[in-house]
Amino acid sequence: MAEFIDGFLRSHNCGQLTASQIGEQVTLVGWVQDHRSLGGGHLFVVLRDRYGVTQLKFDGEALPEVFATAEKLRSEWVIGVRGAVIDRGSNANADLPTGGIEVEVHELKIFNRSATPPFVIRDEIDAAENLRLTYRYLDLRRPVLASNIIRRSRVVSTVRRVLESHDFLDLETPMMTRSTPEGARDYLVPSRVHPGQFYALPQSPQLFKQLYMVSGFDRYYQIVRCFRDEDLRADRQPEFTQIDIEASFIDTETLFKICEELVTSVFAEVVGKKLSAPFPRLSYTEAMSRYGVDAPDTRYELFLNELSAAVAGCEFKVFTEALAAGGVVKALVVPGGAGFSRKDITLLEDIAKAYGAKGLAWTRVTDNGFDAGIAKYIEASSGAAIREVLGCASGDLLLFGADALNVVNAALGNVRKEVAAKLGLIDPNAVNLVWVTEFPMFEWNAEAQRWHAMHHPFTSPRAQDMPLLSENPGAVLAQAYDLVLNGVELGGGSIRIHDTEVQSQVFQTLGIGPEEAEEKFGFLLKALQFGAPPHGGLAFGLDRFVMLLCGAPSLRDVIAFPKTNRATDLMTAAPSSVAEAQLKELYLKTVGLEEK
RNA sequence: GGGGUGGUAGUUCAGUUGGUUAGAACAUCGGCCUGUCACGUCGAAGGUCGCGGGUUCGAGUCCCGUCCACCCCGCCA
Repeated sequence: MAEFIDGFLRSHNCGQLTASQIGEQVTLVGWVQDHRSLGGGHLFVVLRDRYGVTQLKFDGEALPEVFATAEKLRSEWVIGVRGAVIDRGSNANADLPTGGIEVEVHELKIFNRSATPPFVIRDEIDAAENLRLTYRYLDLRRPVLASNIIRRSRVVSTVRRVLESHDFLDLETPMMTRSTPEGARDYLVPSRVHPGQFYALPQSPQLFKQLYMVSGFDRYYQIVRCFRDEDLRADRQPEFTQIDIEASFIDTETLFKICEELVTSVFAEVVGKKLSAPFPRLSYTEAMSRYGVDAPDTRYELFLNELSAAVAGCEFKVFTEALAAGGVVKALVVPGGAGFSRKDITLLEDIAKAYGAKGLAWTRVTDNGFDAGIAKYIEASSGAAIREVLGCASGDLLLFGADALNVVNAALGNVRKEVAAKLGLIDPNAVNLVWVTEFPMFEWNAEAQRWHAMHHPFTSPRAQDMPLLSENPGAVLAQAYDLVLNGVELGGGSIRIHDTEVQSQVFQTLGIGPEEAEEKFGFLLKALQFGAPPHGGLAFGLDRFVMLLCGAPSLRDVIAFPKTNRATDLMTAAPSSVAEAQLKELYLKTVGLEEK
């Protein structure tokens, strides 16, 4: 029979008692972590709650009845105990915060028993992910995971405090809203009242927060769930949480300052780490050219080098053909990398290929020129020029990319990360934040043969680039920015368009004609006509932020109830089929299932 | 949509060249044990080798398909 708490309220938690409570009578409640019986006289139980663990001692001679009950205890039973805090003296356990004391129990209450858990609940054990997800509530008992969730709560709390100190209001936005073109695939919600019509769950509250600005709530924030129906990754969940921020009458500099305070406060208060602000800045162009990616990891000095001019006259066909096709040749110098084995290089080549490169040309630098790899093709014709540009030294390994610019950047940019890891260039304690600015406004989508908004369609072009909007969209730079932490995009935002005319022009460039714009975004265009203030903002990915603060390898480690790679919840078995009647009510019918 | 890793006892894993009754540790159950702290110790029980097909005298092992979990590319304004 399970017992209710009935006045058996705790006086302390399991992480709290120290030598200063010795002699006090206390009441503790929690889960049985461990029970160690030493026979007739002695029995130790480790009691766990979210605050820590405390050792309980049962004495068989003094209290045989309590002892007999205690002997029946099993892992994960929920119990309450009353007893005296006693000094462990020479038996103290230095590994535990509460290891100096133990509670000598004279009253034991069993609130509930537990089935044998499917895996041992302990930090060190690593059960299969699917088991952990099926029994998520048990996995969350593990202190390592529980502390991530607790840390997440602290982050949220700090964020609220900082933003509210700057007059930001916590304002809500609808979860059931309108599907809009552009961006990710929407999660749809069928309408019962309007047969055949659908709401969409928000990919972000973008338009609503802008409309709040039009309303005059000049500083908004929200810690808000967002939904995107795209394939998952270790750092991507279909529902995730944004720290969403928007402000009116504000410039980028002011916004950056607030964000820097937010980020440094979180690091200081949650993990006790002091960061210096302002954070360095890097233009998108510079990031792409030196790091190959738009979210550069600036913890190590390893850069991509432009070699197109230096190898223009070389005899290596891969290079000359790439250049002839309008591509580029870039190189990565791996200091002391001459010791890399062929196997190491093949591994790097596999990374390059994963990002679309056809291969990864390489050679070693020696005192007598290049050796091995493509040495014989390049030494005579352009060896000297390459060495001059790269400033490489004997013992280095050179890795080359020759292809279209975006392919070379992606390939070498990601090879760079692996090289840094392999050379041990990454300081695990470093926290390098960098603002990436001056993103292009548009990206050409070759497949769809049209321009795409790189950030989103509500981002404002730079004032000086407005004239280019119609004649040369590719050259327009946006007032957009990302905040990057150790190579991970932590957040991003922009100054928005607050002018109907400009907004219409941007839609036009994106191939959204006046009629479609009116149909899909009419409410926004209309709102912009009624005195929309200049405004801008950004959003941080809360989950990723917490993941980085916890040093966790996956978002699943900082989300209490996450989804699997295939977007299912193993605990509740969602998604699921629904009753035919439910579908009928919504005027829905499944089709094409047999093809699946 | 594509590439990769894994799936064997409740759990974590081992399982040789295809060959007798599929093993270990932990967990579980029972006994012993008065200072353990991942207690120790003795014993017991515990298997749809993910699932389906195929090859073979014989399949955990080889082949084909499929499901699940994870990592990556595409996708994710």
